Amino acid sequence: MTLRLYDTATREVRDFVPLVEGRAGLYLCGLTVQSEPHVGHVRSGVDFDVLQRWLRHSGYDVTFIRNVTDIDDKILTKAADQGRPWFNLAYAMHRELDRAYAALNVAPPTYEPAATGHVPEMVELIGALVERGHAYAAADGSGDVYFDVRSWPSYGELTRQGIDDMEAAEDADPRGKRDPRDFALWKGRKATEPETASWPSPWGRGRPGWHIECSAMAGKYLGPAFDIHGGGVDLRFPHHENEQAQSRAAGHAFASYWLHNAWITTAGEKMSKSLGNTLSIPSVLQRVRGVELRFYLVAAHYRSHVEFSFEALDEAAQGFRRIEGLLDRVAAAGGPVECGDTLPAAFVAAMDDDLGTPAAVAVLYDAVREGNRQLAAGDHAGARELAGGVRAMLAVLGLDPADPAWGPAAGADDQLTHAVDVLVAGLLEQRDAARAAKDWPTADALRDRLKDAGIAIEDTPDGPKWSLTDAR
RNA sequence: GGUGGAGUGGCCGAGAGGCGAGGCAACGGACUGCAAAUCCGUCUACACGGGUUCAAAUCCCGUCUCCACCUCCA
Repeated sequence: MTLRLYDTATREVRDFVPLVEGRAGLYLCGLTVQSEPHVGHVRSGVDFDVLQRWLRHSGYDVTFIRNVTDIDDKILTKAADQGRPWFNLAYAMHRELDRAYAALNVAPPTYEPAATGHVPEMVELIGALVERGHAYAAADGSGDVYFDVRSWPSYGELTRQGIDDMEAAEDADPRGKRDPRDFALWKGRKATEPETASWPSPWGRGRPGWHIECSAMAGKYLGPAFDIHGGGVDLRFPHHENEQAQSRAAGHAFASYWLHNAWITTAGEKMSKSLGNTLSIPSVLQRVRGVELRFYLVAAHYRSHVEFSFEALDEAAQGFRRIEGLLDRVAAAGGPVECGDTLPAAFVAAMDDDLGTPAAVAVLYDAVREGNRQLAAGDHAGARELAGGVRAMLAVLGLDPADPAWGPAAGADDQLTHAVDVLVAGLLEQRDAARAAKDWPTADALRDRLKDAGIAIEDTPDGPKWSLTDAR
C-alpha cells in the first residue's frame, strides 16, 4: 500500500507520487509572528510534523521548508501600538513560537526561512513577472507592483473560482490597479511606515506583498517544482491561489499536491485575539503536558474541524495516560520498554490513507488493551512485545513518552525523586504494618494523606507503588 | 452573488452502500480489606423529509441549521 493524500487542487485522495523517487519536497506556510501563538496557530505545525515524520518513516528523503512571515501590515500596526520596533515584536514572537513548537515536540524543519531574509529573491521573481507581462508597476506612482490576474487565464484554478465571481476586496484601493482583484507583489513605502521596514527595489523602496515570499522561498529551497505545499484552509484563497498563479506565471510548475489542515474553533467560531491569552500555548500547558496537548491534536484527523474544549483536552490527556500506564507497568515488571521496529499493518494502512491518525490511534488503543490483558494474564513477554509496538506507534506520531524532547522523564532518578521515594517508603511501611494488623482506618488514613500530597498509591502484586497523580 | 466544509450515541470523535472504529464518562461484574489500576460486559447513534437499492449514516432530490474563504487570518 502506498501513501495516499487528499489534494485540495483535485479534491480527491490520490496516490502520492513524488517528482523524484525516494524524495519528498514539502513547503508549509508558517505563521506570521505577530502575537503569542495559541492552540489554533500550532495545529498546522503539528499536523505537518506528523506528515514529515510519516514520510521519513516511509523511507523518503524529506526536505521540509516551513517559513516565518516576519514583516506584514499587522506586525507593523501592532508594534506601533506597543511602541516598539516591528523587528523586535516579530523576533520576540518568533521565539515564543519556537518555544511552543519545542513544547509540542514539533521537529524542526530542514530550514525555516524568514521573509525579511529573502527580499532579493522576491525582487528577482517580481522582475521576471513584469518581464513576462504578468505584473506591472502601479500607474499612480505609489511604488506598488501588482500581479495582473487577467493576464493569467487559469487564475482561480486552485479554488475553482472564476475571476468575475469574486468580490473585490472592500478595502482595496483600486487607484493603481487594472483590475480590483489584482494583488500586490510589492508595496511602495508609505511615509507613515518605518524606514527599517523597507528595502530597495527597481520600483523604489518598499516591502514585499504577502504571497510573493512563499513563491520565492519555495522556489529557492525546493526548486521550481516540488511535491507538497501545505497550510491552513484559510490560506487556500487568496494566499495559495496567488502563490500558484505568480509562480506558474513565472514559469515554475510549483506544487504537485496541496494539503490543508482544518481549523480549531472555540464556541463554534474561529479563535480570535478577543479570547485573550487563555488559549495561548504557555497557558494551556499550565493545564496539561505538551505531550497530552499534542495527543489531543493528533487524535483528530487533520482535515477535520476541531471544536476546542478543555473537557475534550482533559479527556485526551486521560486517554494518553492510559497508554503510558501500559508502558510504565511493563517497565516496572522488567525494565524499560524498547521501541519496537515494526508497526502493526493496520496502523500503517491508517496512516497511508491520508494520514488517518484517528484510525491509527484506535489501533494504538487496541494494542494497549491487549498488552494490559497479557500483563494481567502473566504473559510478560507478550506484553513487552506489544508495549514495544505501542512505543513505535507513538514515536512515529511524535508522542513517544521517552523522547528526550519532553524533558527529563517522570521517573528520572534525580535527587527529588529519590527524596520522595525514601519518604514515601517510610509511610508505606507504616501502612503495611497497619494492613497486616487489619487496622484499615490507619492504613487508609496514610493513603489519604499521600493522596492529599498528590501522590497516588496502587497496590500491585509486587507491592504498593507510588506515582504523582498529576504533573500539574 | 461565488467557492468549500459540517450536522453521528451522555460527551469527544472515526467511517462514506452490507461484518457495532476508538476514547472519555456512567452503570454492572471480575480483582482488592476498601480503593486505585487493569480486564469483561451494558448504553446499538448518524439534522429533517422524500427517493434509489435486496441493503443507505454512506448514493440521489428537497429542506433546516451551522461554519470557513472571496486579496496580507493558522
